[in-house]
Amino acid sequence: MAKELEKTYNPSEIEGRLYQKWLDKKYFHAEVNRDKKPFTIVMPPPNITGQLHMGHALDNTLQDILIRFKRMQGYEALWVPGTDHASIATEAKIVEAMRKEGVTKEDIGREGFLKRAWDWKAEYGGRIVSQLKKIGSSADWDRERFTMDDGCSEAVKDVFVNLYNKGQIYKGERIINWCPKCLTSISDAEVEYEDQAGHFWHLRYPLADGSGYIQMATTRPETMLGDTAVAVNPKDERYKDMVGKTVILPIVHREIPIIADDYVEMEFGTGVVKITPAHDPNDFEVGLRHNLPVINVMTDDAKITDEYPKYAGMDRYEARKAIVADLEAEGALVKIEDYSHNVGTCYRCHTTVEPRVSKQWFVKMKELAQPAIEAVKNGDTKFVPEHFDKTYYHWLEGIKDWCISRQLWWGHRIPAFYCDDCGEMVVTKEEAPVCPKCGKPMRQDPDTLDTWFSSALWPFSTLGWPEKTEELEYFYPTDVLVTGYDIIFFWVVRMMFSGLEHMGEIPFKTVLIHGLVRDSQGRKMSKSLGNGIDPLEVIDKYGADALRLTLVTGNAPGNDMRFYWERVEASRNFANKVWNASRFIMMNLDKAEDKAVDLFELTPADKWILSKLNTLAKDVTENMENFDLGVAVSKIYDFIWEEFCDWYIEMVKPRLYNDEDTTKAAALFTLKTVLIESLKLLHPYMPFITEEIFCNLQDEEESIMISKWPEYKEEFNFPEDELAIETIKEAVRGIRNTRTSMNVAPSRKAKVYVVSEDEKLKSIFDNGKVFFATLGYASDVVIQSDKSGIDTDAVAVVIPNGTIYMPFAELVDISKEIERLEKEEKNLEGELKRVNGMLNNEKFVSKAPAAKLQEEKDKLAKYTQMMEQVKERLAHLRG
RNA sequence: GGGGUCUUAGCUCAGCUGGGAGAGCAUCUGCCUUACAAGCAGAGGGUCAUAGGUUCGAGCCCUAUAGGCCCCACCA
Repeated sequence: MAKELEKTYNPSEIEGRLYQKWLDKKYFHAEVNRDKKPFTIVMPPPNITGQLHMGHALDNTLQDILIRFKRMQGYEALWVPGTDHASIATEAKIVEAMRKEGVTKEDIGREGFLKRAWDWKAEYGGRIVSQLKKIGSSADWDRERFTMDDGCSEAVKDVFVNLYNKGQIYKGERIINWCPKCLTSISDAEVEYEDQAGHFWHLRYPLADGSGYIQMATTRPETMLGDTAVAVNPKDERYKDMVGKTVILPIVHREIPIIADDYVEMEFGTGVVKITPAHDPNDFEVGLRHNLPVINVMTDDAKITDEYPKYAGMDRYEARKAIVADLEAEGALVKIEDYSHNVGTCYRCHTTVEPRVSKQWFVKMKELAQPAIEAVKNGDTKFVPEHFDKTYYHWLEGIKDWCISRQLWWGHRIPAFYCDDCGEMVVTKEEAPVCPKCGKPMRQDPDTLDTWFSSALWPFSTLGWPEKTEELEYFYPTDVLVTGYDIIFFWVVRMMFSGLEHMGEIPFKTVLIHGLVRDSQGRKMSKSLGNGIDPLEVIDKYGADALRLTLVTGNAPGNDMRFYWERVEASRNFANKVWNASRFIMMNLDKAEDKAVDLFELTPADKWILSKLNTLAKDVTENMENFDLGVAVSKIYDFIWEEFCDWYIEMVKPRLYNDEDTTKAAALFTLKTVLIESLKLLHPYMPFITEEIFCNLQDEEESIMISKWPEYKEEFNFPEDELAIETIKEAVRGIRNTRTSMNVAPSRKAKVYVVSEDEKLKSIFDNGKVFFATLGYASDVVIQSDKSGIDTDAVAVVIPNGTIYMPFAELVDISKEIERLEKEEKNLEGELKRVNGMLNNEKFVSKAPAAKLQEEKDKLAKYTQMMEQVKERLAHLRG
């Protein structure tokens, strides 16, 4: 028996209790179960430094919707959660906290630092997890993982050693992106380019033989300290004679050659480039081709080295000023121009990246990329929306080797060991190997790996790899990966090639891409702008269900969305609507005796709503399977609010209030059935409110989240009753509309005459008489075949195959009535013109599908008939 | 420079394989009708960016143009 609900829906009181119940009952937990098909999602692991933001809320809501949906459909649905150690971000935070205490990394050493880091993880790592729970995430927390836990660390070592042994990982001296603030190398993907206003300094270097000068421009004059050549294009006639000569580098007074290289564009500037191999990736390449010395002029933190005492200790920008001044003093500065150019910055701290030559570890990408491209091309993995595959290909096709070593302490330490004695290096999973050549203990590489190196393994490392676990065998490959388009490069591509390389299989079948949640003005939410909206605040004020609904409605995959409080309010209002409809139904169930109901006792209205629900279940399932989650939920929303609440519940009230009514039990059955089934459809989107109502509504099942997903059933398909009720709705709408336009107060009831010669229509209306009374303000309903006995001045509503008359006597304003009918006439004219246009078009008649043709013919008949009635009525009023 | 994407009602956005333009919010008019005023009933409001093309038929497919956004790229 149903219980009574509180008068208003109060999410905060309910959510915590239900979530705890779900946890206690282990509903989120999945196990290998050969009787069921698996459905797997691995959660993009949030950083342990993280605080829940709208991006997480959206990402996790989408995943939770999918996982709840599939769980109800009977899949063994596993959602693997976890967190990421986030090497740079976390290390930076800890260093910053230490700085406030006046402690440096060096002060406490590696061991001490790692201890602090683990403490930090213990303290804050759980914060984001508890926040994810607040939005209702039904992840299998028993399987929660961390990118640096034992299993994941084992996987990382395994992969590193494997790739190294295959020759896919190598160590080499290359020019890499260096962040002078984070004091580490970063990969190409971690560099963000931004347009910055700068200058073009035009310089001239004197030829060593005194025969003149060669002029060029640079955006970074301070790097001239490290110039080791000046380059021109070999085809450039202007400088043909100079190639092979030397120039004297100003300030430093070093003699450097003029070389010829295709890299130089003749058309750009003066067609001359100064070459600084140590501080520019292109120059580095040029330097390799011409065997130029590499002179590093900067320290780790981008200050000038002691090699140049005058500038030593100055940072890049101070040095720039000083050097420009000195160049000017030497007459080497020709002019300064304003210039805007693209500058690489660190994606974590946005410090301008300093290209730097150093020894680093790299993954060779060419061979690994190929299968990853293939897997998407042949459809094994699909992007939703599809067009993101182009972004994916583009990135992979132009991919360069991946710099994976980081000069950080927090992370997976590179499993390479060196012998200080003989210089031998081994790469091994062993903890403390001895030198194979001289037997001495070895020193481990001090560097750690890029964070993304471990997250690349996430879809299989979390399932137990490199162990051959049952889980791995059963749940891999995963089904869907849900993530934002902003991390396709960082993460999706790396999981793809890693999965293919180490598992021999794609990591996921579908990549569901979502966009960014922006503020109401369309700006990115950011700390610096202070325009971020805290999802927890939204949950506090409106409930998790309202937040979730807001995040998925009216939004298509891959598109950004704007966050408005008004939209959350609308979602909250819907929750309240569901709540109150349920409250109403429960009140009535309470008062009634429980009676078994046979299908044949159902009225047309009951069959109509059941039939609608049936179609809804089919459509929603289909949409959800295609990842059109927003489309699906708006259908549920419309069904519940409009069809069920505004029409069906209103239609059914007289039956509920009349204990003598023999169809009352059927009405209650229908109300309960439709409510339960639509709650189920809604559950993935709004888990809390649906669970609360479900549990109060019935005693048979203990939770909606493990109940069976509604399916389309042929025996609940009642096309004739659907048609009948739609016809009545149409008539009621006509009546209401007319009454409003006539300014008839709702309290003023009127007799309603339905005139039609159509027997079927008459019988429909005869059965639906009561609806005219409850929904159409009728005092009495008379159905007849002609107009006899009807006041000739009655207001007329033309419907297909009939006319409805309402005698309002003195209230009728003839001119207004004519106006209204003329509008109707104009409408019908338009429709007829369109239909006739199509049907008179021979090509349409011969080429259009038969069903479409028939549809239009039916419309023609309907509108023609209605038009006649309108014209007749107008003639009468005008006459 | 290359690629992607968007342009639909006052605002924010949906619109599935081409077949009579939708929602939420806002606006206007009535209603405290015993589930809900966080509500009910009704209304107004759109040459679907522009120009061509394909088609019996285009918001949807193709081409070009304009404007916005995003990503990638070594022009110093």
